Amino acid sequence: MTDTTGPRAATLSDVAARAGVSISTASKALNDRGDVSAATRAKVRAIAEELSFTPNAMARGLLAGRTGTVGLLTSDLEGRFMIPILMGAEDAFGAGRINVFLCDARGDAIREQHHLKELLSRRVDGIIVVGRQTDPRPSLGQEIPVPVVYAYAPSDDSRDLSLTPDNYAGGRLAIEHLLACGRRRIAHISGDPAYAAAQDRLAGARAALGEAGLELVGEPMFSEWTEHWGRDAAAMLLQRHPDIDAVFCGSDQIARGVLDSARDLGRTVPDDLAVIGYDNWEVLATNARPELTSIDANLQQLGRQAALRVFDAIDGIDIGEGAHHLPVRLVIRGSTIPRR
Amino acid sequence: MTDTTGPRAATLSDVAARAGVSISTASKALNDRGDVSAATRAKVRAIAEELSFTPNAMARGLLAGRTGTVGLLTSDLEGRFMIPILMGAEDAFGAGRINVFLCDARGDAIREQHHLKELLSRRVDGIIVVGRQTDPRPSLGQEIPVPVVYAYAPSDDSRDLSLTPDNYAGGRLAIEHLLACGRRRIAHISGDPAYAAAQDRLAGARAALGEAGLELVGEPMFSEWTEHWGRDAAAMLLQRHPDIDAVFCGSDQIARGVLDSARDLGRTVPDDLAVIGYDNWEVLATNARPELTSIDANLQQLGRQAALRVFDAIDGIDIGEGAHHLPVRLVIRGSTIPRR
DNA sequence: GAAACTTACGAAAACCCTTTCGAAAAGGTA
DNA sequence: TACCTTTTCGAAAGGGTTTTCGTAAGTTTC
Repeated sequence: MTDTTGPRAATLSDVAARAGVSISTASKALNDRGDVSAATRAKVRAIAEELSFTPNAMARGLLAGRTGTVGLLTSDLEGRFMIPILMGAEDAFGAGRINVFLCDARGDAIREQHHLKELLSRRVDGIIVVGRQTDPRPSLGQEIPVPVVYAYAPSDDSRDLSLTPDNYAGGRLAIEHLLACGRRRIAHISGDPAYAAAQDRLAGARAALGEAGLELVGEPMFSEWTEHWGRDAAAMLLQRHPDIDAVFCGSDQIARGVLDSARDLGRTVPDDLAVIGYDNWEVLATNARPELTSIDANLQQLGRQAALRVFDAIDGIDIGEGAHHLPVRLVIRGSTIPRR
Repeated sequence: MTDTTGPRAATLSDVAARAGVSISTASKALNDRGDVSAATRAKVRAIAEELSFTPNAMARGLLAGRTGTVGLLTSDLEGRFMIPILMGAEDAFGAGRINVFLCDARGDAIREQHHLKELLSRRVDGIIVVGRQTDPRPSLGQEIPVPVVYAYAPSDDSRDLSLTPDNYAGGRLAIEHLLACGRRRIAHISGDPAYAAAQDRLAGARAALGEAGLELVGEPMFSEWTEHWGRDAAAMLLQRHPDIDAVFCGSDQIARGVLDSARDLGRTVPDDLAVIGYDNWEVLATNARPELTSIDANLQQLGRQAALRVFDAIDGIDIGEGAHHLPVRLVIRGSTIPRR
């Protein structure tokens, strides 16, 4: 590792002294500001380079009143949905020379409060709160002196701005695709019914079926978001309703289980039975046999959007309020349409 | 969202003025320092609370010479291995009131350099560099004015301190477990042979076999780290060497594919054929049929360790140098040992 | 040769907090 | 009353940068 006792980073006065000019002249030379002769400018630049001078962002921020930092307050890094959102946000910020403070509250309200306080003490210019489910979460309150945007999990206070994927539209989209594939006897296997995501997707699905004058075959089956449950549920379902021609699954994991059971029971996918998943978890979807059609929530895009809203808010632009449902996307693979 | 035009965060002078004392007295009252009467202290405290005053960490850092921040420079957030490391580090730092700057270089050297510069300009007290493979990566150099620790991907400069999982030991561990299970005819299916991880695991496996006077059955099979390849490779392998009694797989994805093919070809796992994976990717391992025995690299622990080293270095403790190989762990599930 | 500009640079304030040191006030003792 | 000690508080410096404004020198115009 690097020498800890090494010389501390060069400061502007170091550069100025070395160049034989005043601090203010050095500052102006480096920032293309004010009246500085070309010769002086070049000299200061050269010396700054030589000392590998980097302006102290803290000192700068102290003056400017903004720090060029944003807090990313996640409730749980483990979650699969965090990462794309985080990537999208980091990406959008990175382009604008803003740095991100990452805080993981681990689903604990106390820790969240503590992290919030730290972020405020660091004078972040804005905060993105990322939740792990699409169920509403407690608002951080209206008393926060910087703009806040909620991503994935919306705030329970309608005065906050929240961006969340449109699960209802996702449910519709899945069913409309199955209908377009000529399927009519469609069942639904999903995860934990306590999740808003499960209910919203189901509602969207029912709406689309209703418009076609159809209904789900059997009652929707709820339990866990796991492959195991997908297998068990599919086995039951295919025994109880052997005549179904499609299954809309609440997650890709469940869909993988369904594919497995279908195979075991001698059903051919997609000819005999179409299967559609949800989340478009690439590693699961593309490695399935056949590859899995799925609904993609565009999470990276969601992260980007959240970052852009914070940007705007920092610039004083009004970014509105309420929960915004962002569009989702159908990704078609072999589990609903036979390969040519 | 919150009112952007809202009052800016309260400053210490606001508190002092409101309490009718000088700035210095207010500071001392809030920090339990110097001589301040109990009454004054209480009053200042109350007003600070009322204005929800939070000291400006920048101003404080400017003075103290350290910022209480650490940079986490990842090469690729997408990677599955990043997240646990990141969690471990974030966790260790969070406990010590240090905040983390997250930077994703997206595998691009230019962007990495740019982020590095930003981190230095923010005067981070230390940096953790997280790579996406266990292959050595270019050092950031010795000229950096703060301590640097490399996690997962070691630096190619032995003067740097690197923490990386011990893939060699992992390979040994896997084989020793299979041998302990009474297996003797063991084959190996792995991913991209250009990865150091693939080679190290193989070397460890061969060493363990050699000590038992055995050899791998057939040549090790290399291609991709995917389920598809696992399926294809297993099909070939079982045709060519029907007498094998165990497969050591280079990843859990490959192992899932192997399980799939074994099932298709009528082999019973684990009685007829034992399968062991690598990475202990929970969602894959616990949803397999049967559940998958695997090697866990303790990545979260690795992240913690990296953070602790940076801590020590900040405190001026010498943290050494060179690449340290951290122990891995065997997680036994149903794919190598029949359920009771 | 003086007045009116232009150009190039430096001094100093401002940002917010912590810390040191000195001063004032209060209380006690001879 | 004079002197000393203890307690409580405030003034000021320092940290690194940007920005405003003033000043000195150099250049042009009548």
